[in-house]
Amino acid sequence: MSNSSHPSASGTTYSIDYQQALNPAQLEAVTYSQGPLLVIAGAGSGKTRTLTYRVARLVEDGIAPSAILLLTFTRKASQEMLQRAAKLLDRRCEMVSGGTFHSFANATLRKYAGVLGLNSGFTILDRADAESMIHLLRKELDPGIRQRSFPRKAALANIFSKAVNKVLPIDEVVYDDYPHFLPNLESIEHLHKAYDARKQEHQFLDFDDLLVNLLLLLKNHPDIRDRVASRYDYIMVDEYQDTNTIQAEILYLLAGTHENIMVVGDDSQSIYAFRGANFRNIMNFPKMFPGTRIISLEENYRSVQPILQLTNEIIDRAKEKYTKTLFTRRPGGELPVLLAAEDENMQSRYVIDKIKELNHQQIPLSQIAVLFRASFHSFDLEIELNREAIPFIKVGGFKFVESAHIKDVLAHLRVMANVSDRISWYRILLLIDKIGPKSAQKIYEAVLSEKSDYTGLLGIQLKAGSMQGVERLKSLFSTTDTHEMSVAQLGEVILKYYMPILEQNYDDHPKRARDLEHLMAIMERYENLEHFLTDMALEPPNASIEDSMASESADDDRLVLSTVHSAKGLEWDSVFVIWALDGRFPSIHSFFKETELEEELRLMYVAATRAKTNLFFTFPGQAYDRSTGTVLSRPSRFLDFIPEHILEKQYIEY
DNA sequence: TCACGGAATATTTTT
DNA sequence: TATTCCGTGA
Repeated sequence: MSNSSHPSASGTTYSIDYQQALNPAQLEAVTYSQGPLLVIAGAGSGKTRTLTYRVARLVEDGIAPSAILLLTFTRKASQEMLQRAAKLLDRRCEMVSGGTFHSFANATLRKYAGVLGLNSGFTILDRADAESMIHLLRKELDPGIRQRSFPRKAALANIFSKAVNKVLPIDEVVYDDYPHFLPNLESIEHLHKAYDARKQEHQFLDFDDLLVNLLLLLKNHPDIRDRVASRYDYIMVDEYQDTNTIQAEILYLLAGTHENIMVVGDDSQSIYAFRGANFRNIMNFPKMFPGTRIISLEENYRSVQPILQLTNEIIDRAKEKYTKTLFTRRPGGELPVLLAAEDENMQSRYVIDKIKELNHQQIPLSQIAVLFRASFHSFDLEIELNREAIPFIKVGGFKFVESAHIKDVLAHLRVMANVSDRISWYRILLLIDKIGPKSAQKIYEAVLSEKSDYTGLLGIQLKAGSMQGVERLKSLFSTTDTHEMSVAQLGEVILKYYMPILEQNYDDHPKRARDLEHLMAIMERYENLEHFLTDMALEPPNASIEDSMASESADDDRLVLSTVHSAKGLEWDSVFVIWALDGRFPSIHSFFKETELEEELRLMYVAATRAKTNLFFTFPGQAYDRSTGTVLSRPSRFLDFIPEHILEKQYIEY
């Protein structure tokens, strides 16, 4: 293809044969370059393909790559798209400005921080940092008085974040989504204020602050908005159905002048409303940009006819009607199956038997996935898989950088980058034997009182028994110099210091040590400590060393276990959806809220549309729900009463 | 003040 | 599964 050229209707010659590679709807989306464009891309309809070709096309048209902005929700998504575009065309496509909303916000804010009264060296708090800060504040504000059933720090962080993302006051979020915490409302609000204040004081921005501050910047400073906006002549946004109100406003301000903005999404796959995403954004887009051209991609290239028939049936049950009906040309295929197992363990065993069977039919394990609503739903299955020695990888669980040992090492670096980083100080101090919260606080105060240096630490004196570990830390800090040493050198010294602690704290330290090796390899790539730390917060590698090795070596063929959320955008030959039990999926928490139930339905739709040729739903016939004290025994309402010629029903007994 | 062990608990979570 | 919470005893 690379040597031929392809004239277009307008007479321009292209090196890619777009007409050959794309269907008419895709082609139109790719070539429609002036003015606002909304692409409704159904499951498996070639959304990524369309975006990729469009990038290549714009570059071929002579648009400077840096003037094209491609915003996605993960760094991986944008990298993949740009790489694919580069393969189609040439390396210019890799120069396209691509990234996540958050990385874009970060870069812009670093440049214009001063305007908002921010220090451009601000530190980014990831979720875990935010949680520990909340935890500390809670202890400070409310020592001793233990309130029964006070929300855990993770719940608190959720509440705070949701308030920002939905642009709602705290009390409303608690009232709507956490009514059981209403007795604690006052303390929660108090804590929230303290959280905001402390972030400001320390020049910390959490993920949400990045977006909020970017919006403030663009909104309140038209001169800066014009400068930022004029850098990008073309804007493209992926997964638009999962943007929140703040993100939509940011886009409006960025694209307001030229309106060359294309957003791609699928309203029937919007599954992040619980986090503040507003799926109505996609319907509002034409109102925000009058004259929007709307293109629907309705041909599904993924699933066989019987699967598509079922998924259409599922989404048809939505109260809110969606904009398209998918069709496929993939003939043949088996009916999807709904299967009742006696109990959870029977369910696991059935799934395993079936997986073995598929595997014998030459379907590699990596082409089979087990999906579930909540990550703990797979516990029993995991045990059985281990017993049967079937290799699997679980996605959607914990992230590499979120694991304790990685955070430990990073905390040392963060203290070196910013002496007043209280969270990191506490973290590294608490690792030391005989040092608890009280001593940590004492040391932190000593450090602070000296400003700008670790002399506070070096001079600290505690009870004899507590000093031993502190001496080791002192010697670590007296041998490190962030100006003289490279990131990797710092990492090496810290690792040497940290290894004994790792071995003492974790039984599985060899595995964790390998993760740390991986971290070292990443550090090698950085010149600048602050860049490294920012990237770790914003664009962390998300697999542990074991996982990334696995995906690279072809002979390691593993079954995939995943939450439905993490499975979005992926596909497998055969898919199992376990716990398709009313009360689990949909979750019992959503029963009395129309909008949440709708989201659960879309989630089921996302799960089912992942399958290419085989699709199985299973549920245990009986399960006890502790939180409500009820017994769950019906299949998911989303699958109930579907005619046998669309969904086959089976009962198994062993 | 700290360490430790056992019990309780968990919806989903691209940043 | 793995993390967090909480009470206990040194």
